[in-house]
Amino acid sequence: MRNPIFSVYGLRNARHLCHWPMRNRVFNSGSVTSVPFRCLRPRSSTRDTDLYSLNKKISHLIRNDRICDARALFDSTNNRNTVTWNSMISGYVQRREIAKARKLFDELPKRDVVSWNLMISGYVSCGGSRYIEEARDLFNRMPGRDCVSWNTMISGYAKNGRMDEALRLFNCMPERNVISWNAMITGFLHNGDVLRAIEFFERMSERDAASLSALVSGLIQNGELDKAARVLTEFGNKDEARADLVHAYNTLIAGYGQKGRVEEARHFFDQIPFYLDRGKQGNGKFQRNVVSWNSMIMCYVKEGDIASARELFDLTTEKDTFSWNTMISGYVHLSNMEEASKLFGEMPNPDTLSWNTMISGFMEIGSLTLANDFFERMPQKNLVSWNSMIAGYEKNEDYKGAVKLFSQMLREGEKPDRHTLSSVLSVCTGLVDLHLGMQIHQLVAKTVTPDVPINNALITMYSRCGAINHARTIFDYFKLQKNVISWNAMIGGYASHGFSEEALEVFKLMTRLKVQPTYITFISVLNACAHAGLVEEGRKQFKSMYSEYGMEPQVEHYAAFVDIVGRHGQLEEAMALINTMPCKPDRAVWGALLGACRVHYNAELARVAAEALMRLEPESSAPYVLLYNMYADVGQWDDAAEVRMMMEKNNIIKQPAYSRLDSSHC
DNA sequence: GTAGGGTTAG
Repeated sequence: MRNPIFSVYGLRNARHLCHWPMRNRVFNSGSVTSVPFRCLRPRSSTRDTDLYSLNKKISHLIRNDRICDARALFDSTNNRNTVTWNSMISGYVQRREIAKARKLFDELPKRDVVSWNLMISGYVSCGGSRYIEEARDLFNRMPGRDCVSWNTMISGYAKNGRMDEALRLFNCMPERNVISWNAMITGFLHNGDVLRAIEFFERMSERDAASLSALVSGLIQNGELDKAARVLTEFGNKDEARADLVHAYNTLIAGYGQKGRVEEARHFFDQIPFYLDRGKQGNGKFQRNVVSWNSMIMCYVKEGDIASARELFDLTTEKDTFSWNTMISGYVHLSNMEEASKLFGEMPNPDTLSWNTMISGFMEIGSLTLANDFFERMPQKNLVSWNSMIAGYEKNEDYKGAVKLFSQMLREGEKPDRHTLSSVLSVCTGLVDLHLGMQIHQLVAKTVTPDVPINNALITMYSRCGAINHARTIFDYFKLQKNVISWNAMIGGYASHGFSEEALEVFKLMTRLKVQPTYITFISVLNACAHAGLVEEGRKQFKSMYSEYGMEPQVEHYAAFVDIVGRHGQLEEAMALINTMPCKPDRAVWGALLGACRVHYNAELARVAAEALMRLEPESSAPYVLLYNMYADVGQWDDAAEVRMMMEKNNIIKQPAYSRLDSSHC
């Protein structure tokens, strides 16, 4: 079994086979009037042959995402049967165009059980309680229910967290099959009821590979890795679930991988027999497949253990596109673009994902040119390709390039999604372009339902562009869709625009609502205190960082605190703080002291601060200029002249527009 | 043409 596709098809075929006896049963009971099998095989009459090929064409078009063409074909003829209608309904259901599906269903002259089931599954897959009621309504009204109808309803209730209703249906359905049981197990696990899932699994008289797979993966989703491992070890050895057991193993390997428990993943990987005699009954499919290898390689890649990943990759003959992509992304995450490029070059058929991975890797190391080159050479771009490019330009601060790409994207008819839009909002923030930002906001409102990251990008954009009231409107509007970043953005926005009172007011609200602040919150809070000259408030907040939240103040907080006490004229205290702080003072710290010295005419400490700055940034003219002006202000012309001479001696050229040295970056 | 379970990027 070299190709994983085969195993998938094998499974699908097996499923279809399961339907035959079931369908026959329903059919024989006379509850269904149409003839569901009529078009499965061409008959002698041309009319039937035409119908058969029409239905085949329609489902082919739907499979290839060409629903409009399918509909045109559907509309072009009157020679349709129920299968034709059902295929069309199924196409709409798959694309979640439930209204269109329903319209066809209502117009359908002769509905069979599949038509009803399709509509029910359509409503179920839309999710939400409104749709589940609609599904239930159809279920109640339909003339003859089969096992599929019951199972669809059960899984619908399970997905919506209504296990009570699912259980009621399960208990009163006339005939249950293995899928009914599996749906219940999945449902319990989906709703965190591990015990009942296991109980149902144990009560089943007949289990298949999916039963065990569902239990194992559900347990893993509930964080019960070890229980999953035990279940697999215990039931995996029973014959009934022997075939395709490898799926459950693969799930477990991936589960351990996600938790960083690579050793255990490897343990189970090693337990899957490498090779088994295919002639032996029952064991034929129980061996590692390409997914097993890929899952294990993935574990190593996630851990950053690229050597072990590579070892397996080189060892296995079962490689597919997935394996190559996983290896490449491993190198990309370690910024080893040389090795990534080498593998990419050796890869037989790179797909869009491979190209995208390479692009994001080049972006990560700042190679805009190479990223661009790959982007232009790739045969098939998708939304992720565009998003990676735009996000890359934004992260590398080439905002103009990002905007150019974005408009090119729109011109080529690609529809932006939340990823695109939040990148572009960051671009607007970078450009401080309120006009563009508002246009993107319009687009956001039209195309996506707002979520936390999008709202945060909007708040940041508006506040950075000076429209702080817009930012506040959004902040207030989305009461529940907020996280600590939203709070930080709002507080920081106020603080950086000098609205200290508002910044502190929002901070107080935040603490009242028990939102845990981060160290970024305190940078803004302390800066707000500095701007407003609130010495005691600043002192209190600085102290509370450690005493109330257990946070060790970092260099940025010291800088802000030096600013606070320094502005107030307590220069000695500021100096003492610098001398005792646990981290190395940076330019912001010394800059705050120097600024304070200038305001309060303390030439002595100003010199200390300026010299420290000169050591930190030998090319910068700012400390020289500040010191010079300071000496000039107090009339120490000799010292001023000395500074000027030092500047000339050290080849310092005065740069214009270098006004601020404090730490108010938020 | 309909119901349940497995590994990848922005």
